[in-house]
Amino acid sequence: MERSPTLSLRERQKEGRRARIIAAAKSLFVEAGLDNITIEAIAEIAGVSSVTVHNYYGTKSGVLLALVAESDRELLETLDKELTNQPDDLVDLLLRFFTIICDHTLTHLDKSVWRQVISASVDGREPRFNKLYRELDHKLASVLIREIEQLRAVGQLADSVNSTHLGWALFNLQNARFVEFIASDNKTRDQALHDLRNDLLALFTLVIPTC
Amino acid sequence: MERSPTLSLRERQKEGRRARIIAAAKSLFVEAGLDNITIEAIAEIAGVSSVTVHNYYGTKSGVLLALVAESDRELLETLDKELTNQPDDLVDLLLRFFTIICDHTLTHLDKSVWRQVISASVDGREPRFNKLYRELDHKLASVLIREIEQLRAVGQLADSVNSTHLGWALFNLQNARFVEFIASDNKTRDQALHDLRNDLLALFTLVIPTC
DNA sequence: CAAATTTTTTTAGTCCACTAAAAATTTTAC
DNA sequence: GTAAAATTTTTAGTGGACTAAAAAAATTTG
Repeated sequence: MERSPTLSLRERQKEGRRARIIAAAKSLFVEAGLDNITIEAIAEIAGVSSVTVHNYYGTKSGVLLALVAESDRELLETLDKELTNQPDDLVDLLLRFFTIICDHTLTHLDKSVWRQVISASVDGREPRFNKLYRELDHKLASVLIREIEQLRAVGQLADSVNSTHLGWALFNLQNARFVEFIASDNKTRDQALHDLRNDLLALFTLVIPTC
Repeated sequence: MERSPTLSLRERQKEGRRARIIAAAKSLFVEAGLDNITIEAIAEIAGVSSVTVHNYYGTKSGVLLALVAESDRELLETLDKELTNQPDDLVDLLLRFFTIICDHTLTHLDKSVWRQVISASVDGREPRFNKLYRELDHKLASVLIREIEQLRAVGQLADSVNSTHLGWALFNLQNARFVEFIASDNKTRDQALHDLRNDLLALFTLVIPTC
């Protein structure tokens, strides 16, 4: 799967340390909130010094970033697998899209950690975070746009619609509900799904005056 | 305006300290990012000890929270004043709503500080922040819903639309673009406005298959 | 005005992220 | 197998948020 056939001993060891660090971080992040965990603790479990963690990932957020990058890759794979089958209608498409994303996130880390991720993606202290998130959003929106174009090809949508703009609009709508889902411990996925459905129905039953 | 006619000397002094602290914080936040500023510096300008700042506002985010609360009050006033006049169409309504919000935020604090605000509203370290933001969102959405109901009353919208759901959907859509606007230093208000218009047009030119 | 009460400040300290540089260790290259 | 290079660890330190408690100052109350 990896492209490099021969890694020097040094490189392999580095890879191992990297892996141990993010594995340690993941296990700790899951059982306690981000700021109840010290770099020291991560380093100890990973069997390296805390300075090494800093050298590898820069900041504590940097460690989290690596975790998220991994999760993102998987999410895109999952979306590709589970979304391309049936070309049903637009509402169903978006609801399935939303469901996959919600379910995926919670299998990796819990809400409290994702809150920190979303928070870090916007606060700008760690520019890489912002970048990663913009890229992920772009990829996710692209998936949606692609599916919308398929719906149009099948005749489910008028040719007059702008798939790109519609895709971004729907992505943003869905993302708002996702953030709301993550931001509140009480909100279940099904509640969020319900809210999103209401959003879509309200928009789609809009009758244009000139019609 | 305030309900208490007679404040004891102690209460007045507290009020004064409070005011001095947030004034000091505001001036500092504007000229440097949130984490380049120390509580110590705020305290010094305000003429109190750093411990007093902690006692009053708990955390540095707490100070920021107080600033934002003030700004929120004004925003709601401005919206009430500038929105209730002409009942034009839905797109114009939302674009004006968006414009007012964007312009308002930048008159108070700059983007880098608002990033921290949005970030703090979701990260959950300071539950008050989350609460304040939910409340603000609720009030803003209510304004939108009220205006949508007016449009319906004038006949601009079909009676079949659910104003509440539509209001929330449009609020979320608009808010996504607002966050994007804040998150990027390069993005101008007009660009964001343009993107939002595209979102709306894409959604509204959707032709429902059964029509 | 004196005693009681409230509030702020001073003092002292903890914790942890993050950094720089010296020392130790390990891998590589010949 | 030894010298050179790379990398980690140890050590030591800074900065700043936040806290607890004692000391000082101010306000209120009779």
